[in-house]
Amino acid sequence: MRKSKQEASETRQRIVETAAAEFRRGGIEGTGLSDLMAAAGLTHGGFYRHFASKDDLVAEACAAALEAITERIAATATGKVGQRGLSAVVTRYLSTDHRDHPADGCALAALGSELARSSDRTRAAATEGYLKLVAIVTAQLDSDPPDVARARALAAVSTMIGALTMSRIATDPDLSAAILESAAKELTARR
Amino acid sequence: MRKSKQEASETRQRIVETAAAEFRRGGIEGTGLSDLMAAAGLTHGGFYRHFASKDDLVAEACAAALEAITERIAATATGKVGQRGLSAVVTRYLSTDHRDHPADGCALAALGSELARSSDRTRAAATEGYLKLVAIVTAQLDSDPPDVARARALAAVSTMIGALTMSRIATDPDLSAAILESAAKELTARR
DNA sequence: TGTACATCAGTGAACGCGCGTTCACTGATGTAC
DNA sequence: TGTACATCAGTGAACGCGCGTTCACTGATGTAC
Repeated sequence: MRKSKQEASETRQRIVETAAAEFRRGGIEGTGLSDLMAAAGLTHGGFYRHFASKDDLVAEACAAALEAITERIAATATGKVGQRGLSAVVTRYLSTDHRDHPADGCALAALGSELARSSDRTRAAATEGYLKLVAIVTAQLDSDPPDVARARALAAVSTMIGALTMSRIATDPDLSAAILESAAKELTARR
Repeated sequence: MRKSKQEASETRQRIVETAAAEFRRGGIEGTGLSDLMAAAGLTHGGFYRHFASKDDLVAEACAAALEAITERIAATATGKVGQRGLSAVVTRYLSTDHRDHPADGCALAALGSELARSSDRTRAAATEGYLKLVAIVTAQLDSDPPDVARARALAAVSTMIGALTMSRIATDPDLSAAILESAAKELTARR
């Protein structure tokens, strides 16, 4: 039962998007191809009509996941600059909603330590996503000279990723909230 | 060939310490019990004389890993307070040496996203380690009121964890170094 | 202090299971004439 | 435009492999008398 080219390309797209969500939910190593394909409404045998290996899909799914989140974060900042733009970005990223829904959140926080052990291609996709977030934050820091803004943005995005990760690890709900709040406060504090 | 109580307890300790290193090196899911036991100089069958399950060992190994790193970080700050103590802690944590040796570094950076999906016991051990780091940093911020110092420390430790993780993901060596440097600079900047 | 026996740390083979990957097969799609 | 055949998306069974866990066995340690 061969499918049309268009159907096949839609299927491929569906697998990538399902994977992007499932990897963020259960981890890369923790998500099997059988479960993944089932979640995309397929049987596992067809996987290799679309991808050469699991690693292939991992790299593509990470890229897709990061494209989605950076677009949403960028949208948060549109029409705002400076303190208001920064505040919008930081508040959105460090929200309890983001913390509680890793499957459609930032892949750098959901998969960070796994990514550090991943293939070059996957790490390159992750690096690109990180730089996109850095660019968004840099654009808000318009009262600093460009190189200072960039350096501050590198640190700010690292803070966001670390705080979100830690807020998911923390067993105490109050602590979890405090981590998000103090990171947000620190990042939006005027100098 | 039964071993003496003391030998058995030394063996158990050796397994925990080997696991603490191997998990940080290859991830929790990425490290099998057979390889682990072999690395500790044993065959895998004996594992269950010491632990009820892999998860048991995971929790204990995380606790051990974090105890070791927090002690070393605390030692870095002894005899120094304020800016000098903060700078010593931050510089040590955000060093290229720490980045390049995850196996005996901070488990929160090496395993962060996996820990977020781990059992309550493991996450509790991770939370305790995080709070120990927060306490160390809080103690350096002696010119702030206690609650402000604590909030700033929560954010600072999150920054340290996020920056170290991202520096390991980054495919560009210059970017990797820049992440560490700008985070360190941001954290030690006077207000 | 010496002896007999129970305990149990560690070995190595085996368990069922799910993993990533391969393959023969199907039948609708795409293509060549 | 219609027909014959090649292509290939997707199915479902099967592959070898390593996983966490169990178990019979060993022999030195620990204990009771």
